[in-house]
Amino acid sequence: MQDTKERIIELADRLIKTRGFNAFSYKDISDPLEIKNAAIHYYFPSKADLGIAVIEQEIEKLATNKLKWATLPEDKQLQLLFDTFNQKSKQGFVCLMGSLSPDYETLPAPMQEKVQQMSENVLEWTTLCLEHGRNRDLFHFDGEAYNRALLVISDLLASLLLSRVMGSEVFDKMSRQLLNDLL
Amino acid sequence: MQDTKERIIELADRLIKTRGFNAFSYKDISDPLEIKNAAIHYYFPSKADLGIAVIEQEIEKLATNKLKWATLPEDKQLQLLFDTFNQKSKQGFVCLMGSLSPDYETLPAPMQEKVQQMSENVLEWTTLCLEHGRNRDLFHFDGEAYNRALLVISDLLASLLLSRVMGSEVFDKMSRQLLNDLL
DNA sequence: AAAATTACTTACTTGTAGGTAAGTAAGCAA
DNA sequence: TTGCTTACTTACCTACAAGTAAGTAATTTT
Repeated sequence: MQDTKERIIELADRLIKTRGFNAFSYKDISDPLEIKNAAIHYYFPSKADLGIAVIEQEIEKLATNKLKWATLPEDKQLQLLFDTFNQKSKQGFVCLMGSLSPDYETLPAPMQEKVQQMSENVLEWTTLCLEHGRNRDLFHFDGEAYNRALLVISDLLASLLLSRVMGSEVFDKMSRQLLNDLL
Repeated sequence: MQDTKERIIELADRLIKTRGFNAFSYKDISDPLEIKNAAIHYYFPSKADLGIAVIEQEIEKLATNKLKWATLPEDKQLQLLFDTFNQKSKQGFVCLMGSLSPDYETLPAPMQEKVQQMSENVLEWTTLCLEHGRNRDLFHFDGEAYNRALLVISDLLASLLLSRVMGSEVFDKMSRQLLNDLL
């Protein structure tokens, strides 16, 4: 029956990525799962606790992929990162950073820390991927790998935001151009 | 006394750019302006009406800049666009698109339309600027100007989001690298 | 068999959100 | 000077948000 807890996190994750942290309520979770709102408070005393659980899950997924992809050539690794964003795009989701960073000032401090941690992890991974890939001549770009990582992650994040507003073809155009630039 | 209306729009604009549309309330406006919440409803019957007024103001500012900058060389124009984002960065604001697009699904339909209109305007302007600038050999990039515009606007938008979370040096690093790539 | 723990529900509370109906003081218009 | 408009305020309402205290049925531990 630990199942309920995971379902709550999973739904909260979707709600954050579709509607935003401040725009969903416990009712949006308790109704579809056919539980009472107090059941959510049983597992997550405050909404911040639920938010933190969602971010931690994302950080874990990232760590898992990092390990799973570690032996692949860097261009393949980057392609797999793009694939995860493509999936989000098709589901109409934005990424967690894209959803939580605009609301950053309204988030409780412990959530802010987790968001920071998440952003550092993503940036670190992407920087190393680009740097090693360039060393092996798989990527071609000017400037420091960290700065390039900032731009790449920004483009991926914003492609999901713009796709929402301007249509899904935006994601395809952007990711194609981005890969063209790097390869 | 039409002053009050403009002050309401101005404050709403700030609140959207610092806390997000769903995270501010009429009290956040009525308290500092020392008016009652009903005074806001007098000018803007619903919160959506206020949101629309804010977006329309932004669209007008864009049109004004477009005219004001029309005679300058395209690299100067782009630099001025970057400057407006730099100002936002220093004030701790994100741009309107960066704030409203994550909440897009939760916005009332008339606001969604205005957000679309705004995004189209920005993209059109940036596309033409890049295209003409490349024709005059002021910019150097591969691919269609529209696709490049998507990437540039994405980077600017996301630079403000990431700066919030990771610190203001992120904006400088990104904008410097971005300009380096184009010039 | 008794005691404790788990996984919830029932039934609230408090706060605040957006929104409205009715009133009013000041200015302008006929 | 009477009436209309403007720019609000007063005083509400309803809905719903997050959160909590107390209870309970089922399982697990001792």
